[in-house]
Amino acid sequence: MLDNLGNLERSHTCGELRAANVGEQVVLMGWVANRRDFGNLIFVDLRDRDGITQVVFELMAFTEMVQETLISADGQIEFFTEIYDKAESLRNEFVIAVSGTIVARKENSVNAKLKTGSIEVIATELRILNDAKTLPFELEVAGLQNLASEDTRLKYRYLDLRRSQLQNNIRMRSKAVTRIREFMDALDFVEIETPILLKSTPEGARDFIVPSRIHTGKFFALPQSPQILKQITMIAGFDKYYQIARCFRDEDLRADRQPEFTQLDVEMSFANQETVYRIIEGFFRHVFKLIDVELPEQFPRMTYAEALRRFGSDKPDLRFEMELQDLSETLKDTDLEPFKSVLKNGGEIKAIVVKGKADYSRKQTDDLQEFVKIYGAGGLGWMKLGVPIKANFKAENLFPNSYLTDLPNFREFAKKHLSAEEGDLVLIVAGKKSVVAASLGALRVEIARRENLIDKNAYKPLLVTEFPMFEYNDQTGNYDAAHHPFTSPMDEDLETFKRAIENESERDLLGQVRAKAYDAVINGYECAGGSIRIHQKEIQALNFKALGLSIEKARERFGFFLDALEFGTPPHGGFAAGIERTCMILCGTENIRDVMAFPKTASAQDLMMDSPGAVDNSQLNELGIKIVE
RNA sequence: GGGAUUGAAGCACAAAGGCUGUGCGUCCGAUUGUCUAUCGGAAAGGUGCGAGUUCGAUUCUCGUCAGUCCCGCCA
Repeated sequence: MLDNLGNLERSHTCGELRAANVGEQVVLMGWVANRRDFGNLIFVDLRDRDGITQVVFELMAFTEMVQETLISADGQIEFFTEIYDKAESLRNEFVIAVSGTIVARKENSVNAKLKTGSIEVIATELRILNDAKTLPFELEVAGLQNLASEDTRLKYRYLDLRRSQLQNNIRMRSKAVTRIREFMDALDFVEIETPILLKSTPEGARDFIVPSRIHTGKFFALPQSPQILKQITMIAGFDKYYQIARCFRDEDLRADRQPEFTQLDVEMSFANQETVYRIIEGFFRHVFKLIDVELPEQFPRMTYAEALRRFGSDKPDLRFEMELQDLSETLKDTDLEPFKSVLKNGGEIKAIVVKGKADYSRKQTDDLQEFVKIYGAGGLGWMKLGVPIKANFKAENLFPNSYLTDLPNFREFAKKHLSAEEGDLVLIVAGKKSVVAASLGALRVEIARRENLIDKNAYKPLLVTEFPMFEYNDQTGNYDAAHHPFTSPMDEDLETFKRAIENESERDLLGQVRAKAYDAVINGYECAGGSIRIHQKEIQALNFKALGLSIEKARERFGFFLDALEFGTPPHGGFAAGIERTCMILCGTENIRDVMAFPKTASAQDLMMDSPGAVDNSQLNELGIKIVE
C-alpha cells in the first residue's frame, strides 16, 4: 500500500519553483495540504517547510499545458490509470513524493497567493510515503474564522507546529540565535556553558529543585540565571563571556513568562555602564535587521524615576504618547475628597488625557473604573470635555477659593493644567504613589490598545537607567535587593549607602540609593536587564548588611563566591536579554508560546507529554523521598 | 493565593428555562482548470464533571476540573 522512498531524492522544496524553472524535471516531497478532485483531474497542494506547490494529476494527458511533453509522438492519448488511482486515494497530511515536469500556468489560472503560483507540477510519478489519520483539528483553511482552542492545539503540538505561522516563528528564533552568536563571536566573546545542576539559594524566584540520589536528602537547583557563575568567569580572566542560557523559575506564568526560558547572558570585565550599553544596543540592532528594522545607534535613555513619573512603568511603551501628568501641586489646596486626604497622606494625583474621547459612555468609564481597581486604585475620576462637560466629581470642591465654581470651568482647568482640549477625556487617579503609577500606567496601555493608538510597525527601544538599589518589603520590614545582591550602587550614592548602613536611624535612606542597574525596553517589553557588579569585598559586605544578611548567612549561601571575590576581581558587569521576548517582537506576537516549540500552559503543564507526572515508588525510594498527602 | 472569562458533534460557532442548530471537516457519488473548487447525498453524535433549584436545566445557583488573560509572585 505505502511506497518506499527508495533512492528517490528531493530536487527542490515546495516554495522555490518559479516560472524560470518551466520544463525542468523535479522531485518534490511533502504533506498533502489539500486535494481538489475534478473526476479526471486532481489538484494537490503539496506543502513542506518552504511553501506550497500545486501538483496536477491527470487521467488522460490532453490539456494544452502538457501536450508537448506527455502526448506520444503518434498523437495517442496516454492514460495514467495507476498514478491517477493513487492520487485519488490521497487525503490531507499524507506524506508523498512527486516526480514531474514544471509547466507554466495559463495567465488566468495563476495563483497570486502562492509564491509558486505561476507554475505547477504535472506528476509523472507518485509515491505515498505515509498515510495520516484525519487530524483532530484543521491546520489552516482559507476562510477559517477561528483556530481550534489552544488546549487542543497544545495536545497535538506537533500538528500545530505545521502551521506556517509557527513554522516561521520558530525559524525566526533560530535565525535570531544564530545572529546573536555571530555578533558575540565577532566581538571576541567566549561562549561558556555553565551547569544546569546548581545549588539552591533562597533569594529571588522559587527554585526548581532536583534530588540527589548519591547524596540522599540533598538537592540541586536549576539555575534562575547563571548569575554567579558568569561573574566567576570574569574572576577567571575570560574577560568577555556569553551564553545562550536556559533559565528556570518556579513562578506563575503570564503571556510573556514561562517557567523555563532562554536568555542571552553576557558579562564583561573592565566595563562601565556605557561599555555595556554599547553591546546591548549593538546586539538588538543586529538582531532587528532580521526584520529590516534599523534601530537607532544610541537608544534613548530615561532614568527609572523619570519612566515611573512620566509613564507609571519601568518598561514604558513609547509607541504612543498619553503621558501621566501630575496634578498634586495644582490641587494642593483642594477640599475635594478623596484628593484632599490622599495628598495629606503623601500620595499623589495624576491624570492622563485621552484625545477626542469625551464621548465615552458611562459604561465605558465604569469599565475603566473597574480596570484601575485591579491595581489597587480606589477609583477613577473622569472629566468628559464635551458639550456639556460631564464629570464624576463636583467642581465646586476642587478649588478651595472657588474662583472656578461651575462645570464649564473644568474646561479651563483641563486646558491650563493638562493641555486638554475640547472633546478630550481626562482620567484621574489619586492614591499612594506606587498605586497611581501602576494603575494609571496600566490604564494608559489599556486605552492605547482599545483605541488602536499603537503603530504595529514601530519599534521603540529605550534604556532605563538608575534603577533603585533596594525595595522596601512590607512584609518583613527589610530592604531587599531590587536587582540582585551583587549589584553595585551608583558612585554618587555611595555616601548615602554607607550612612544608611552605619546609622540605624537613617536606614530609610536605602530607599534612595540608586544602582548601576539598567533595563533595555522595546515596545513596552523588558527585553534585557543588567548591572555593573560589586567587585570589592568591602562594598559587598556592606551590601549584605544592608540586606539584613549576616556574614554567616552570606557565607553559607555564597561563601565560594565571597572567597573568589578576594582573589583579584576585575570591575565587571553585564546583562541578560530575553530571547523569547525579543523573538515575540520580531514575530509580531504577544504570546510567548508562539515563539517556543514546546511551551507549557498557564498552569505550567505540558499537554502533549502530560507533564509533570508521577514517578514510581522505586524511584522515590532510591531518592529517599516520601510524598506527604 | 485571588479576580475575570471560556467550556455544546472531530473543529469552530449561533441559540434559548421545554424541540437544539449552522459552517468546516469526515464518508459516498458526480465532475478536466481548481486554488483551500463546485454540485448531490450520508453518517456521526452532544452542552467538561458533580450537586442543587425546578414539573422540566445545556441555560439559573454552588462546587470542581481544564484553557486563556490579569493581580499577587517573577532577586
